[in-house]
Amino acid sequence: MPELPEVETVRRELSESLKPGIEIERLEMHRPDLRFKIPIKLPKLLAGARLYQIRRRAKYLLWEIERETVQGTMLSHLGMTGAWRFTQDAPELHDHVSIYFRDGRKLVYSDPRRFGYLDWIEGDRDQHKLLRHLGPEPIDEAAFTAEYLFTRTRKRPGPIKSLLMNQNLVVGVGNIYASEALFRAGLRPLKPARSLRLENCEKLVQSIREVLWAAIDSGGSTIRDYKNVSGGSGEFAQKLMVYDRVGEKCRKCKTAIKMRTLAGRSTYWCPACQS
DNA sequence: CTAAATACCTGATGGC
DNA sequence: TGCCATCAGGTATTTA
Repeated sequence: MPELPEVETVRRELSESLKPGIEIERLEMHRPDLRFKIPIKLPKLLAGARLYQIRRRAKYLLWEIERETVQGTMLSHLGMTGAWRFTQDAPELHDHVSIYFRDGRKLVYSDPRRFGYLDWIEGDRDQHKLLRHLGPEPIDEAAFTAEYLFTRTRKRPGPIKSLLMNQNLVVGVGNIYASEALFRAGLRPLKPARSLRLENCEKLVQSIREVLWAAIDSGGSTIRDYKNVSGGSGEFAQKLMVYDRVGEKCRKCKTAIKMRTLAGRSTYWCPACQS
């Protein structure tokens, strides 16, 4: 479900509701695993602990926790259908984890497909197994540059679209925003990555940033499942130029949008606007 | 090393 | 109405 804009929206909403230093009463697991086993010690670590900040790295949320002298990070990922929401109701079918705060609120993680993750990190977060190999944040203007993209694409004969979704190259871009960024850049998804010229990289880097920022401004895209913390939808779906629009008219030139499967993922483009 | 396929899981949808 | 196949925004792991 969620790519960078959706995860960032969730992070902002959670940060808004959970002020730094808020005290956690307890965490309850309603099953032992999501995609992976949830650390058995997590409830013990969080009981009576304080939450100081929620950061984002790629599509992961990093919850900074302190309890007496113990400092650590709870890592969470929404997978395809994960969602955090505040509720007072008893756990529903796909509610897997509940966090009770001292102030009486309860935050629940629900995830029908259970592709999400929950883990505990002590020490250097960047060395965590799931974070170690991640590329730069697309929003980082110093790290994610045209030159960087140009260098990293030189030996890549494969389609640029698949490479954009590879989190080792750049993080946060998933199936929706890969197609959308390529539309903005005027590049076909199937174009071999190594055939990109420096000016293409320039444009693409800029397009990725623009589309991600615009999507964050709209609270992300809801196509099917994505819901923000208040249960609302992201409004960017209405502004998508190609994603999920096969056969419909290009919003720029009226040509019918094309679709094909690339590395198992639906890929959309305008045959007239993109080359 | 790359790139594609597979696997993980449930639910919605469409064809018959 | 039921049954089956297909698809869904992610990514670790396996296979080629």
